[in-house]
Amino acid sequence: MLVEGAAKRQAPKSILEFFERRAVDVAPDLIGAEFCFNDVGGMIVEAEAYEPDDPASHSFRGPTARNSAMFGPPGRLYVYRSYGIHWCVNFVCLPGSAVLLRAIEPRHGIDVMQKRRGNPVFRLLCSGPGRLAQALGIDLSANGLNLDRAPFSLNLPKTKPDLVSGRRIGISKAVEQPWRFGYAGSAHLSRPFPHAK
DNA sequence: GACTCGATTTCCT
DNA sequence: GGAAATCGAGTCG
Repeated sequence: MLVEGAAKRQAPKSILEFFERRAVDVAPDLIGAEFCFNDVGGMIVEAEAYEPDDPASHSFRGPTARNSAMFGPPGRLYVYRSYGIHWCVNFVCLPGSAVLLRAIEPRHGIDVMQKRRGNPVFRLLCSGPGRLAQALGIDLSANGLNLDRAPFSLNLPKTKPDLVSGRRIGISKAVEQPWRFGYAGSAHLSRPFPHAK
């Protein structure tokens, strides 16, 4: 499904203000943003929203040791291990809601990413939540950190790009929610958006 | 493209 | 105790 781009938006005064909203509102606004961790990163091209009343969300059953960052202040990182192997990176929004970063177009520190990934294929460096976390060097030690300061940098796009949206990936509940957002036409999406033109 | 396997934590029963 | 998990790489075709 094609989503209208270039929506007018008040520029947020701060990172905190930007994230003090529902994840479904934050996620599309993150597409096209530049995100770096220790000067390694690029442009966010794919993200998914998870809400407190969302059966697919880790926060659905309330706070636990793992998901406590999701219930902390907005504008922080929520990192968890996926399938026992990968790390996944989320931005915390309103309590119990977060945006999962799924893909980035690499722009900074590409050599570092390639070294970390051990896979030189440029298109696959950050295409997928596990790959992205590995390329940027983010693991559980970054859980709960404030996105508003080093080693992070986050620059929102000046003009909003054309977006596509669709069903989220890898979930078994609330699959009908079109809460996956992507940069239309990007070569770095983790998977295509069905029906997107 | 379909399939399979890895490897760990969480939370449910 | 055990299924399920916001996945990725490799194999076989």
